[in-house]
Amino acid sequence: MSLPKPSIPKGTRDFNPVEMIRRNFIFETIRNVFQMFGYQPIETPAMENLSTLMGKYGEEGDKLLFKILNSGDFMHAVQNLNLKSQNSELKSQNYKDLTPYISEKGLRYDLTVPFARFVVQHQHELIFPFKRYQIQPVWRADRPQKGRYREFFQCDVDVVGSHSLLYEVELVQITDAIFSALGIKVLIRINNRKILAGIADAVGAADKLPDITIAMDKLDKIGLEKVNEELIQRGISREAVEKLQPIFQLEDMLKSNAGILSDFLRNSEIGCKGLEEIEKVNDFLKIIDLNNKFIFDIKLARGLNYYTGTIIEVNALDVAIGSMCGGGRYDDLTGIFGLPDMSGVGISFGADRIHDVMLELNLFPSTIVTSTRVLFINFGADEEKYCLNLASRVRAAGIPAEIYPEQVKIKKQMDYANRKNIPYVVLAGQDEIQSGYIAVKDMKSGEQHTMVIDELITLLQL
RNA sequence: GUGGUCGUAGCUCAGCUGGUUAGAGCGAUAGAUUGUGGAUCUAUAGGUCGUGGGUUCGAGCCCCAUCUUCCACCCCA
Repeated sequence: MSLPKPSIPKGTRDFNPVEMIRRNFIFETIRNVFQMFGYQPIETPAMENLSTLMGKYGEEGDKLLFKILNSGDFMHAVQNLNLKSQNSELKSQNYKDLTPYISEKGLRYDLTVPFARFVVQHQHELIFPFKRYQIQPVWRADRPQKGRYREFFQCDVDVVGSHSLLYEVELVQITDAIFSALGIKVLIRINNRKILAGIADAVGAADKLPDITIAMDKLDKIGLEKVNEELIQRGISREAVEKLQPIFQLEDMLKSNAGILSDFLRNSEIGCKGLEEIEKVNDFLKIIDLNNKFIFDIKLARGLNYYTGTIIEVNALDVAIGSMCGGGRYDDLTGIFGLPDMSGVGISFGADRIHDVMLELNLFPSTIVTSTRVLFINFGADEEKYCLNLASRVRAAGIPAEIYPEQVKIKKQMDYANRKNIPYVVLAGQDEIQSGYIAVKDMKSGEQHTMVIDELITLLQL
């Protein structure tokens, strides 16, 4: 009779101590930068009312939401529904129709929508422009792949209550600062939804904007010909596709052949507005020094449909993994919760992908793995008591220390110190208790010195 | 959600066209060394071969289902 092996749901992970130390290093780096720009932390619940989440991420997003089954007799509602619908033809067992009756809560899909809900709910307590950051897990019922998990951590910074393009620039600065601090080389891509709308406008396919952007986004991936095929398949006319060709050729829309774009958008009001915005952002960016490359990339689309202005995405230069970071401006996200005219802009860092990239490129500093600095060897009952006191004094000086819990062979205790990467071991037996000195062994060099406890503390405080 | 792929000891893997009691390296534990670690040597433990069915005299190997992994699509951090 063997129990089934314990396991965790698909796409989720346990984090062991080493991984946690690395992840915390990432979180702390990100948090420090956020705070440097004046953002303040908030948290929201893991679960939201399903009505808060549904319809915010497009049809695809609704499918990827984890829905929580109502507690108690959820079938009751279904039975009532069946009774009522017996005469009507709502006999369909369609799960989509059933969902609202059996599930009223869902796990959050991102941090932006719950934040919008938060802003509306707490609008009278907040100081605007409200700058907040939020580091929490999100859940998506996606099919897992490399760098794609069903539970993953996002680190969001957003500011709501201002249309200022200074914030767009601030987000680029934050992004640059974070990836510089972590040592990851990235390409920051910037575009503007209004320009994309203007392009669709200019080729007479304003209603096909989502189709055009989705296809354009794939230019780097599948190439020009396939994109053109897909456009036609998505119902864009041949003339329109023909007109789009010069746009597809643009490397950086604000460099060399920038005239192409402004000509193209001349008759589109929204397009001109977008170009104006992005030029202004560019003017700001010229003033500050960035470590990483950035490009005004017309091909950048981004799927979330609440973006209305600037959009940003960041990719690692040295690892093939999805984007590590993405965001943009949304003019009316709080509108759906009853607070109109509250423009926001924000960006989200994917902690798990950043972790995977850093691991692959060996970017974690070796210094972050140490925890305990001194191990007191256990020689027996009297010595234990003696060490208990010494260890307390070491800790009081801010140095992490531990005492081996059993009197076992020194070899075994030393081995424990080695495996936990503890740099110093203290040997205090009867002789040492008598003399008041302790033997301190440097586990790296193997050297051993006799000293008093205060000398050890001084040594470790260096 | 669609199509494909992987799964053998704690880890990395071997295992012939189905044929006795399924192997290696590393790791673990114990000892050589009862106050001195990393090396070496010796010994020991550890697997219902992801799970459940089926075919067969016989299945780690073949078939079906299911879970998991990774990949492509979709979409995205």
